[in-house]
Amino acid sequence: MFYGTFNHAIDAKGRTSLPARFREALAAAGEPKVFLIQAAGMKALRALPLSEWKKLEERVLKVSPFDQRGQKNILRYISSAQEIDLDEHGRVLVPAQLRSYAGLQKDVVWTGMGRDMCLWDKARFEEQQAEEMAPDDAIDFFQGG
Amino acid sequence: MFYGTFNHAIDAKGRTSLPARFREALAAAGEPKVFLIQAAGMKALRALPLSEWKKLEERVLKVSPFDQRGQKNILRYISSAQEIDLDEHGRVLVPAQLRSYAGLQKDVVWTGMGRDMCLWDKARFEEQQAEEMAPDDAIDFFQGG
DNA sequence: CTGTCGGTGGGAAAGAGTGGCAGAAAGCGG
DNA sequence: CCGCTTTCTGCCACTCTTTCCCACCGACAG
Repeated sequence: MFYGTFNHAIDAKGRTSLPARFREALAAAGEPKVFLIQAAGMKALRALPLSEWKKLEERVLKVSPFDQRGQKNILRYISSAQEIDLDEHGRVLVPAQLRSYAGLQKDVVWTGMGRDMCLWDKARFEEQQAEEMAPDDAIDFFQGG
Repeated sequence: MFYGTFNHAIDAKGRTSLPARFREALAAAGEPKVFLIQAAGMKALRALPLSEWKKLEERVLKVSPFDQRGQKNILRYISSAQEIDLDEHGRVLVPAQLRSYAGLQKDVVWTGMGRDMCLWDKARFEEQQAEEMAPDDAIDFFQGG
């Protein structure tokens, strides 16, 4: 599972190191690559390991060409997707389009999200962190299910 | 599967490069050609690989000549269709009619849509992207069966 | 203090994208 | 019926981006 938060930099070419912890987790699963997509509902990116991407693929291939809502989702999330191989130092190259979507400047933040990871611009991440959470939501999270 | 977004240009003759990634995907399936049709519900073009075109063909051949709605659909989507061979650099020649339908000027955008691809005028694509999505729609997409 | 590991940066080579040119085919006029 | 003009298609060459490779820096541990 992916967890933890890591501050990294992103260079002029759009490269940023995947945290070593995450790399280990990927390597353990024998999947030295990630799939970057726009994150739903927040201006950030999600990095999916191969296994999670496959699940998404299956779902996509079932969507009818005449399903308007499905097509809209595909347009947003699949059209933005990119398969990224890690370079020899474990860096991911974030394509320009995704960089601008997430507003990635120089300082970025990686967060482990359980089955996958998120990549934020540092400023945006801090805004997100500053937001208060309703206590009840947390109760549901920890006791529920 | 086709995914990702690519910014390209279209020249005065209506030629535009099919993104290399898409070409690979086509070549892998042994289908070095695409079928261009008008996209349903959006001012853009869809580029179908042979296998998807075949499915559409089957559906078309089943439509009764007396099925008004079916005939209308055929008129719109089938009569606008064109089979396009790629040139040696992997470019498609977009016929003038389809170019004007999708309003293709100079800058165009290719998007992978899972089983097929879309070709947009850049300005139109950006309008589309700017639209907010209802969070619920995305939930269905990611969790839905 | 030294060695190793994780993160960062820049430079060079390969490949993709674009525009232009030239040859072929088709259409028009003489 | 022949020749000229015009359009279209295939080919070539240039440029810019992307990708790969190598070197440095800093931190933590031994």
